[in-house]
Amino acid sequence: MPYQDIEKKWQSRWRDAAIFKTPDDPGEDKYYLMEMFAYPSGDVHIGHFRNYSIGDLVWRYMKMRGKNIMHPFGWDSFGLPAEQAAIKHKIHPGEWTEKNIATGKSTLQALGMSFDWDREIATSRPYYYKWTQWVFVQLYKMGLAYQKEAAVNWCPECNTVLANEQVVGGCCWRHDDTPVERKFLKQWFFKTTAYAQRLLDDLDKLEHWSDALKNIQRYWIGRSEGANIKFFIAETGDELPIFTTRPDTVYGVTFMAIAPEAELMKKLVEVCPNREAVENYIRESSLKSEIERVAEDREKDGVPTGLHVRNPFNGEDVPLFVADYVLAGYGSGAVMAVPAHDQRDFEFARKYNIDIKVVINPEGAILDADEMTEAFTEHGIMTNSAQFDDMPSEEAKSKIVDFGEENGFAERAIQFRLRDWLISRQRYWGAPIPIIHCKTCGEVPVPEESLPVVLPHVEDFLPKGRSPLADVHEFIDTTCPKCGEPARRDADTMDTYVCSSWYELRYLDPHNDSAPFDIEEAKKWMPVDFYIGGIEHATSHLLYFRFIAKALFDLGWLPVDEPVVKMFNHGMVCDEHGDKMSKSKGNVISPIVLAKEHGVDVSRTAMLFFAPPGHEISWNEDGMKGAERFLRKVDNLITADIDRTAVACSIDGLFERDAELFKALNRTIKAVTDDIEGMAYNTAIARLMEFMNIVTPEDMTNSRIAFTIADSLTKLLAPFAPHLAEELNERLGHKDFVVNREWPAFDESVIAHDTVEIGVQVNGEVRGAREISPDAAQDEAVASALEVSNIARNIEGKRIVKVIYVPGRILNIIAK
RNA sequence: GCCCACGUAGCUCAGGCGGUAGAGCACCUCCUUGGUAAGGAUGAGGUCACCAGUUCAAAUCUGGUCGUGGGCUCCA
Repeated sequence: MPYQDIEKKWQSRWRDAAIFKTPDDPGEDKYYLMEMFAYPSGDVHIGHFRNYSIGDLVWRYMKMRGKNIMHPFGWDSFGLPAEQAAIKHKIHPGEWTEKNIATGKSTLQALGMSFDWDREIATSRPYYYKWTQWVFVQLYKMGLAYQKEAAVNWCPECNTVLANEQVVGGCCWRHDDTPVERKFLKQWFFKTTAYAQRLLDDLDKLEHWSDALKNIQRYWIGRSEGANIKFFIAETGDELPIFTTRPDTVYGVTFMAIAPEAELMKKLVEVCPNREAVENYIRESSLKSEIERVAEDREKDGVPTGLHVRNPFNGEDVPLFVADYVLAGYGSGAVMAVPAHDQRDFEFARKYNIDIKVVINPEGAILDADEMTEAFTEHGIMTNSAQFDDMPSEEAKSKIVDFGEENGFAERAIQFRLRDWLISRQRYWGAPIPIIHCKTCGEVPVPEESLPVVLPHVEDFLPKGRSPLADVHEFIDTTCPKCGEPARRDADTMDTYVCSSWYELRYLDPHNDSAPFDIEEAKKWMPVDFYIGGIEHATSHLLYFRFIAKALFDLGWLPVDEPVVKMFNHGMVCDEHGDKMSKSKGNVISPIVLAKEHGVDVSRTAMLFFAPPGHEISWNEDGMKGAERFLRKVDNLITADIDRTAVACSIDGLFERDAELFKALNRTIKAVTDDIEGMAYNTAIARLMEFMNIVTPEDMTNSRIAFTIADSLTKLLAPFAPHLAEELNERLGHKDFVVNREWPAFDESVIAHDTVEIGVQVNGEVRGAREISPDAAQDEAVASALEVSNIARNIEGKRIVKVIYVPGRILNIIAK
């Protein structure tokens, strides 16, 4: 039967039998399997095909292992591309999105993917985003959603702000040649920093996440231990707190630096003697992009404010500079500068002829500030530091903080690199932020019973630098839920990462009208046992996902505080030259075309065979041939007339060829099972290919275990080529689906080989090999080895002084 | 620049707590065959990136060098 017909036949039978349906009561054997859902742009692409093929393989294997599985699917259907495409094609984003969802879904179904479509969700549908808004409101009530005016990332191309996680190398994640600008705006944030410590600590619980991924998150969260020290503006007495990880260098402070956008700067600019120069500097640096400011070759610059800062430790006054190498968003936005012991401060000091004061000497040496060519940043021995002199600097670090704490101007502190998550977007196609701004009551969350705040249908959603919703009066104008007076809705929509930060929970209970999900369902299914998706979301989605789960856990809505037990990151799919596939390069391969030309089973077997699932693959058409030949071989081997009584479940009574086949089969089952468990799908397929090189069509008519072989092989094939496996299973006379049958077992005791070929070395050089029993005695092994002429020749005329014999592995004869 | 992976046959990858270098694909040769861009059987192909060390024995362990990929990019 042509493969297209086989595919259609089984896909429709699977559908009729509802085999992908999630069981109601999964019990102990529950298995929540999830792949990252898709953004519906056009059709699913080859990367999706890889992602979902891995998931489908896992579903089929786990099903045969007796698991009760939930395997849902959905669409991350809010977001910018819908607007852009809509503008281009003159069609509403909603319409465009739904059309793509329909296309994508039909493709996934044609690919035979084992999704439970009854649980399908789309984040842009009101009954999904109603609950996204509900999540927002809960976070608001917990104090985890707040508004602040801050210097934020702005993409001039998208015409919207971006979260820190959406800035890649100083550019917009969507426009990698558009430097992000800085704007001062009042925006909504989620307080991810409140969970920084837990997000970090709990990484240790995630045994089944790769170290690579966890390291990326650790680095992104970026915990630093140090101290907050209260400096003072000498002229005004205002506090200037700073954070430092090097309190041991505090006696070496020779100037202070503050970021142009720092909160404190707003006030200081009013009082500083060099006001004009400072204002100019602030203006100039605000025009610079992040890229320009961070450029490696750029010299650090700044201007003196004319103000001075008093060091509480020694009472010294040092000049305060405004300098844009200082980050506004980290700590207080100001730093103490110790040129002798910090490279950045050193460069700045040299440029502006600021004093360099050594307070730590390397052990056994004395530094001379005038001679230094770079900062000394290691640990050493304290000097010029009052009562801390001569102490090892590591010790002084804590002593100095103690001293500061006793005197009330320092305290131990932890800082994180992680920033709060900026979630407002000045775009149309997203979930409206459920907040109403009232003149008298301030910001008021939309009452839960009034959700969803429905995104109005508008014709003009072109981005203009502020939310398109701001001009939609029917939407914006409302009344305050508290006082009933006229009020205005928040015009911004939420970052789409908010939508995807909790979707695993909506899958639990996607049709629930009165709650985001039933907590009982969460108890049954959470956490997700296996989550599969690309690593590119390491510091965005996967961090937000963990954050929201923790927040909902704290709120009592979730029984677990980590959403995912095992995370797997698959590799990219590139073209045959190793280039990333993209529409602009015209090198994309469509899975639906592959399915038409080669069949689903061949395409996915080939893809799984190309490389381990974690590696990048280079697509090559030639590789298809191998998979095609392999599947055809299996198809030809397993015929309907195999004797159904040719069965054996043990090696007893089997001889010669039958025994050989039985052993080979058991080895294959073990190898394929181990490989699937270890996610080495490529080698699992290679094992099956090897087995196909052993077994012959003659065996199928002659062997006393022909049926056992055919039956086991069919089952082993099921996760890789599900349609063909069903067909073969039926051919063998089974009524039930192959995926409903049990994964084959193997007999460990027959797997060992009777004799092994061991290498024979003379003086460490391999000179030959002997086939002997793995438990042969040493004398026996040596005698056998001497029968090999090449070995005998090498020993001739010499005396055997030593024999190293490891049974079953090696024989090494040392002769002199 | 810092951190993390990785470097094995033409290709994609196994192996690796030291003990004869493996698979599949591709390739060579032969056989079969009027549905053939098919089937079968054989075979060739590697100084395991490089250098040094430990050892009876190193692809495997240790140190260094080079190369590839990824993360971070002034986080004080």
